[in-house]
Amino acid sequence: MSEESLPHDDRPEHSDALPEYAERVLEVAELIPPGRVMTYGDVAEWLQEGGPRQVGRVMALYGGAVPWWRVVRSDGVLLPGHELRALDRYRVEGTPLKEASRAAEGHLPRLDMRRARWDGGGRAEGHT
DNA sequence: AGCGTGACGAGTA
DNA sequence: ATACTCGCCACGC
Repeated sequence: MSEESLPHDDRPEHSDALPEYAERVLEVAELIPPGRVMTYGDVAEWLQEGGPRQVGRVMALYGGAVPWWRVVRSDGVLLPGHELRALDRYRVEGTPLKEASRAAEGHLPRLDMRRARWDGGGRAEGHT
C-alpha cells in the first residue's frame, strides 16, 4: 500500500471509524501510566507526525474515549473547563502536583511536570 | 485565497 | 508570574 492518509482525511461512510491519525493519538494516550502525563507536543513527537495543536484537536474531538487527563499542556496548567475533574483524577492517581504559590493564590495547583512527565519509555528517540 | 482561532510550545521582556 | 511574538497545522468563515 502506498496511500498517504492525511489527518484531514474524511470518512463519511463509517462515522464510528476514527481517522487514522486520531486513532494513533488515542493509542498513545492509552499507554500513559496512571500517575503520569504526556504533553501534546510529546505525543506528536512520539508519533513523529502532526504537531501539538493537532494532538489537541484530536483530544478535543475524541478524547472522551481515553484517559484524556493524562495528555496535558507543557506548562502543567490544568485543562480549562475540566480542571476540577482532572484535579480529582490526579489526586486519585497520585500525579505530582505543584501547589499554587502565594502570588498565584486563587489559582488551582498545576502539574509538577518535572516529575509527572512521562517520556513514553524513550520511544521517541533513535530515528533521525 | 486570506484571516482568525484553537484542549500548543518555546522564547523573550 | 504575566504578556507578547512566532512557529506550527487544521478548520471555518
